[in-house]
Amino acid sequence: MSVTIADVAKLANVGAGTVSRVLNGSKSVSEETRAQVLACIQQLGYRPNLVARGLAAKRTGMVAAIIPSIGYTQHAEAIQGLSDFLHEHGLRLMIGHCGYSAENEARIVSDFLERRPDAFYLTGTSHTADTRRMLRQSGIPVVEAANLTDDPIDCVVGYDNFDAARQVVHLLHARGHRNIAVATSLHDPNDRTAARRDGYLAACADLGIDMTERLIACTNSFAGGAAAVAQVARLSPAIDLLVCVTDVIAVGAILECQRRGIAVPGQLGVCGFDDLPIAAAINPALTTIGVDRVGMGRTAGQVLLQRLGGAAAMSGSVDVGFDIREHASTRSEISAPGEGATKELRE
Amino acid sequence: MSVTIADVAKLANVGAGTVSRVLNGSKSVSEETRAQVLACIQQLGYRPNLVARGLAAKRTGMVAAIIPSIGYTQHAEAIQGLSDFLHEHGLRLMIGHCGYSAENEARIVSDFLERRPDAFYLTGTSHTADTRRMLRQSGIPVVEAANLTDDPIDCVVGYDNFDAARQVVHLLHARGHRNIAVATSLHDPNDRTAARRDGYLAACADLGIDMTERLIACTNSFAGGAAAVAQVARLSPAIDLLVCVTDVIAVGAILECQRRGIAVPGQLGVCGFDDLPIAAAINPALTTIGVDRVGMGRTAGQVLLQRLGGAAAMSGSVDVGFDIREHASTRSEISAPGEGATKELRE
DNA sequence: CATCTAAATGGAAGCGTTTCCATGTTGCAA
DNA sequence: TTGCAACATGGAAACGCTTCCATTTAGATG
Repeated sequence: MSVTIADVAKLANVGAGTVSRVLNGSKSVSEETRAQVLACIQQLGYRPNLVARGLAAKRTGMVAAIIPSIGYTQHAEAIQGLSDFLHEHGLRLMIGHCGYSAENEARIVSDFLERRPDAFYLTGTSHTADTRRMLRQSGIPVVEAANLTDDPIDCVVGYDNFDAARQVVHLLHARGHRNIAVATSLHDPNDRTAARRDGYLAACADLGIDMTERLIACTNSFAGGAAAVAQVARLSPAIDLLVCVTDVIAVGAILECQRRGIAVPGQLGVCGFDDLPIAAAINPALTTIGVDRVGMGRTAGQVLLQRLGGAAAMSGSVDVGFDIREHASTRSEISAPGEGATKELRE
Repeated sequence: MSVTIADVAKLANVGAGTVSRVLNGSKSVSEETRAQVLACIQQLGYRPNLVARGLAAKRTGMVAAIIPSIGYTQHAEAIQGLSDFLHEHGLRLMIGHCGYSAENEARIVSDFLERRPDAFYLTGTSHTADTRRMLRQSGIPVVEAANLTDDPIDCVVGYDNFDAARQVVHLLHARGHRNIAVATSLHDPNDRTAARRDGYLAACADLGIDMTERLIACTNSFAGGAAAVAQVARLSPAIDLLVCVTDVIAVGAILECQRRGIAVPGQLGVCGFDDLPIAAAINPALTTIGVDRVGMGRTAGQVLLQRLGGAAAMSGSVDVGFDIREHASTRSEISAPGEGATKELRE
């Protein structure tokens, strides 16, 4: 059917092994032979069959990745970084999405392992015991991303969701916000949003703020943010800061405030988490916590590549950090002007 | 190393072929033997090696997909639908992103073909000659999605961007909008946005509207939409409708109108394309054109599966249609209330 | 000049499946 | 009872590559 190594070998009058050596850049091939073989490859239009190579070499050059949802910007961006990096190093990506279910994740892991990937990328740090067992047993490098943990399956590349959330509440408290409510994701909860929620609550506890009735559960959607505002509006004494576990919720909240005529941040400050593009575009610009997600994906790729190179001893944990970005949606003593997209547009 | 078919065969006292037959659900295996083999598989924890199967069977069970950008909701949603459907049928996805470059796409196609996927998913209908040649030559099913064409590589599943754009302008003209400007994507142009732009312009030509100076190029971003409004504001006579090739541009435009105190739709109507989640959440809700992207992805999967099943004669073109969704961001005689996310939130 | 070493290469043995072919077996009709 | 399907099964030959081992050759060394 298609052209094989044997065809090339025959045409070039060399052994199949030699062609393989040329293909893989082995050192012990004479310059003359190499040129000859390369010419024949060109002439026949030979393309290696990576499936066969995978069988023979026990390396497929594939990395398996599982994210909660392909459509959600956040994880997709990390995958974009990961994919870019891997491509540059001749590795390809096999992607699955588990819809925020650890059981689905376990199923996909099991599936993917049958395809013998060289490495694995997982989102978050909470997985079923089965998942952990299968991956550990497979012996391939694994990186968990977007959070941190003391007990990774293998490596972890992420940032401290809990700490970021805690810090931002302390900061906004210093800015004068006193009556705080927390909007947390009801639907599709996960270790990241849970850590954020806990961080918010921990800070409030630090500050001696009573959070009774102030932990508001909503779906992770614009509508969820709007619903959270509806609940907040009923509380007394009046809430002056709504901290949200995601930007999506926060943006939904701001838009609802526009509809209800609630001044932001005058009456209610709003703050999010993720720094999605919309955060900088909305009025007022949203105070949020940003992470270089694309960079995180690349770093995850780097970690895997090092592990594949035999660096078993490398540090299994990389903290990529986060960045609190204060904008007009919360009070500020030093009156920070809008930045990014909104900057030049203001008059 | 790991458990192979031979191990199972030995334990079960059968031939390797028989184990394979059990694995693949072949008819000619006695119930007794099947149970026996299954028990041994269980006992040994045997997991098939799909790489070896791929070599032997000349079917890898992988589908290759290329999208412009993984992070962009639109394409990611189609991939989600495709991925779901394929998973249900035992197929897995291999994803690459080409950054809106046909040359990159060609490179990725070439790469991916070495991995012998069973089928290919491409975004859009404009590709390099090389891409077309390689795919045709490979002989595997190919589906192009998100647009339509008379000359597909193999199959196409999409909707008529041109026609949708044309229709919406006619509709909004009927609603009373007369001075129309078009905001089109400057950065990352592609066959879909180009078709939309051409559809808008065609409708304007139909209606005898002079578009001189009214075709505004901007980046496909919120900031781009804002910049478009800045340009529109300078035009005279005053523009009363800005039609945008994407929702992202349209939302950026609406937010800029908020900042400038331009009433939407009173002074300027805005309409988008894609029906992203933010379209229903923003104030006023955005008139836009929606497509069931997840469904489109699923349909693409279905088409590929049929082709794999040998249905070479099936219709190579599926139009999944589109849906003009009128909301408050454009004038309406019949005063349509906001729908979707904003509905219950209004007071 | 004889020996040794390193580089270059051909060839064969896998890698773990599927699939084809040949060889039993069994049951049933004649 | 005989013969013949139809079914069940074992075994071997691919699938296209990598890699190891043995061999050859040439250059270097004593």
